[in-house]
Order: sequence, then C-alpha cells, then structure tokens
Amino acid sequence: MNEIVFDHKECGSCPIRHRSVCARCEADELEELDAIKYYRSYEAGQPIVWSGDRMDFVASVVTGVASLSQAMEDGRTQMVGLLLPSDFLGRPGRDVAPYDVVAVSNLTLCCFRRKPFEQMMIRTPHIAQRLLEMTLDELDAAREWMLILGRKTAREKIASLMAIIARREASLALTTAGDGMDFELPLTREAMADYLGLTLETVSRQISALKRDGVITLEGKRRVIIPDFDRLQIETGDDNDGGLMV
Amino acid sequence: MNEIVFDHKECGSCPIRHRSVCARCEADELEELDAIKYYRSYEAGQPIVWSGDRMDFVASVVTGVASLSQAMEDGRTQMVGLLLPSDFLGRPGRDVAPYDVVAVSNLTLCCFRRKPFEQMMIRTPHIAQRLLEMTLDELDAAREWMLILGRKTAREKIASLMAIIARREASLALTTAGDGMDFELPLTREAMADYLGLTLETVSRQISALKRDGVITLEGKRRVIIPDFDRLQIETGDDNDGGLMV
DNA sequence: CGCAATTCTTGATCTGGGTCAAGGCACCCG
DNA sequence: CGGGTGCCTTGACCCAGATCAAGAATTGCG
Repeated sequence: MNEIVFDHKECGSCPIRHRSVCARCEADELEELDAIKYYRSYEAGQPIVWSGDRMDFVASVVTGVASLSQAMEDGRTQMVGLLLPSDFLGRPGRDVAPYDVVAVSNLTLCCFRRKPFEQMMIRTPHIAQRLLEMTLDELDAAREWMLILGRKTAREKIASLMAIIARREASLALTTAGDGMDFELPLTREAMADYLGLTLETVSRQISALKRDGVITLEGKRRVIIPDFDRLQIETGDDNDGGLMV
Repeated sequence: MNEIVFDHKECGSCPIRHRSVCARCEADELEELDAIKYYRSYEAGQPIVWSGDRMDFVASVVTGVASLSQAMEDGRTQMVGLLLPSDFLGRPGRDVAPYDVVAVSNLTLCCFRRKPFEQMMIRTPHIAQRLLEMTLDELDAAREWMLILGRKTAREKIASLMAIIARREASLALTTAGDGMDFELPLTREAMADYLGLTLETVSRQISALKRDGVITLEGKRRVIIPDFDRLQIETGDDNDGGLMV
C-alpha cells in the first residue's frame, strides 16, 4: 500500500465503499479519482440539491447525515433514503436529481465530477460491479423500509429505526457486542417522523413509551442506550430467523 | 436481424428487457443464452421461492404477474415488488432469495441458470450496464412506493395503483392516448391491499368511491376504464410538475 | 344445471395515531 | 441575567381506516 492508497482510505471517498475492497484500486486509478474530487460542507438543515436539478457530481458521505425525500403537492413529505458516512449519493448515467437531498446534520461530502467518473467506471469493471452491489443493497434497505411503512405499528417503527441505526453504528465501530450498545441519534424527532411515516408527536410518545418499558434508556434527548439488543429486536416485530441481517 | 434475434425478442426472455436494446446482442451471445434457458409455468397463488431458499436461476417474466413479499412473525405481510411481463427476477451474485416470490396470476417464466448467466455478464459489459440501469429503475419504483405507503390516504393509494398499472399497460401497448385508457386488473383486492398497506375491505370501499365519483368505471370486477387520466393523476396527490414520469 | 367455494361489497363499531394546544428544557445572544 | 428560539414532551379530542360481521356476485366443478 502506498501513500495514495492510505489517503484514499482515510478520507472515506472511495466509490467502492468497503475499505477492504479499495485494495483492488490501482495507483493510477486512485490518482485519477483524486484529480476529479473535491470536498463540500453543509450545515444542518441546508438543502444540497432539489428534485429536478441537474447534478454534475456524484459523492460519498464523509461525515454527517443526509436524507433523500419526496414531496407531494400539498407539502406532505416522505424520506426515502438516509445517507450515513460511507454511503454514496447520485447515480452514474442520470443527470437529473429525482429527490430533494438535505443535510440532516452538519455534513461533509467528497464529490467527484460526474462525467469523468462515469468514463472511469466504464473502463474499470470492478467499480461498475461494486456499484451494482451497492445499488442492490439500497434496494434491499428500501424494501425493508416498505415493510416498516406499510405494516408496522408506531412502536414497532421506532424500535426498527433504533435497531437499524444501532446495527449501522456497530458495523462501523466493529464492536460486535451482542448487547449493551449505545449511540448518538443523528436525527431530530421530526426527521424520524419523516422517515417512518408518522408525526413528530407520535415519535416522541413512542420513544417515551419504550423508555418507560425499559427497552431503551436516554441520556439527554439524543444519546440512546440499548441495554438488551435482543429485547429491542423482538419489539421490531420482525421475523428474525428469516436469514439475512442487512 | 437473423432468426435467433427474432425468436429472442418474441419470447421476451432477454435480460436486456427493452426490445430495441436487444439489437446490441451478438448472435453468439443469443445462442449462449438459449443454451442456458428453460421455461417454467405456475398457477395463480402458487409459491415460486420462499425467503431463504437457494436460487439457482434468474428469470424474466413472459406472461402473468408475480409478487415479492416480506412477512412478519405474526403473519402480517407487505408486498415489496410487483413483477409484470418483461420484468426481471433474481439477482446475479446473490444465491439466497431475500423475499417470498408468489405467482399472483397464472405465470410463465423464462429462466436462465444462474452461474453461466453470471459468467456471461462478466464478459459482456453492456448486459451488466443494463442490469444496473434496471436495478436503478427498481429503486426509483420502490421509493415512489415508499411515498405511497408512508404518506398517502387510502383513496390516493388506490388512485396511485391504478395510475401505475395504466401507465405500464400503456407503455407495453404503445397506446399513448392521453385519456380513455382501459385495462384488466391483474390483482385481487387482497393483493392490492397487500401492495398498498391496507385491508381488502378498505380497498373495496375506495374502489367503489372512485367509481361513484366517476374517476374510474368498472366492467365486471376486474376490467377498469379510465375516462380521464389527468383526473386520475390529480387523485393520486402527486406533485406532477416535478419532472420524471417513471 | 345446481351447489360449493372464492372473491367482492357493504354495514356497524372500535381504535391507533393524527391534530390541536399548552407548556418544558437547553442553548444562544444581547 | 433574561428573554428568545429551537426542539421536545404531554394532554385532550377526533377521525380514517381496521376489525368484525353479514350477505352478494362470480367462478368452478361434479
């Protein structure tokens, strides 16, 4: 591994998001990526692109959280994607944004100019393959989310969201402790409501209920402690022998 | 175009589902596909694969309708994918089915053995590219669906479903008549409920309401006539100046 | 043709979560 | 230090859609 590879990994900017796979990039590919990349920062609440805008870049989330949402005529909105660090934003081959993208917390993106990125993708098949794999993962997440939206009660929705975030945090931190997890909620109550198809009042009430019942503990309003992950898992209502644990 | 290409188009079996793109397949690729393909038929209601099953094929829907659904512990289910003729089933690189797949109506699949199909995909980049494009389309559809599940009223949900099916039918039939469409509903009331996160009683009531209000007309229980597509579009509640019309 | 078995419709009632409203709490800034 | 200004919590009430229940229409099959 040379210096470039190291820097590449550090900044979390690789379109091939799993660090272990980065090793497959050759030095000149990495130089090429470096040549077309630049960083952008956004403050919490700031819009990044609006649905219908032309997008001349694709990007990778370095720090912070962004959301994709869809709006209806009358202002109702539904979050349809949540981007955490290492997630990918934008799609090669499509130059118009199909959703509103908003910085949920303070956010740093590592952007790549789209055209050269696409050309590079055509030349290096393993990037294209990795992109397909990532898209399939997103599709799986979207479908899990559809079950949450369509069939779960408010309490199950909150439990599911907590479980999803806890799992994501755990996989980043490499702490595979079965229970006794804790994390900082990266979302306001309103954003959670938007994610889950609820109102912010219902979110607040159900979080209080889960706290009262000892499923979670709160430290302040944002720090969550999960004393027993299996208990939380039961509260989600999911069929948890059914194989994959995305 | 030689005979093989023609047959290939006719059976709707091309993994590159748009017929116009088929022209990019070379004769020997088509022969190769023919060598690994076989047909299977299912009756309405019959299961095709269960979540967790090993899948040794990918397939293309020739006729009929199939659904992907997810189940919860207690039996609640949510449909997360609807496959109409020319849609693709299965994913290269994943050998365990993540969802239950069921034949909603009588169904014919054109199957390809998975391993040789994957190898072929690696060798022919335009198939891989097309597959990425199809997956991105599925992701867009899933996200539109999330808005439906999370934020729409029962009436808007039914209107949205009618609009989606009408659009699909129209694109297949090449009848781009702005209004005056009609089609056969390929779903039972129960399947529609499962799609929309409703109960079948609510589906029935809302269909009756749309009929009473002249938004749709029914001929029997399954044949739907849309006298004015724009009117239906308004009933969906969608922001219809927002660009793309997938 | 007639008698199930599905599939669909409609009615009556109940309830989870939405809506409206009133504070509480933490942090910033003058 | 005092009064904003966001965020969050809690209460009271209401309604869209679920649930329970009873038939009607359509389909299929002996």
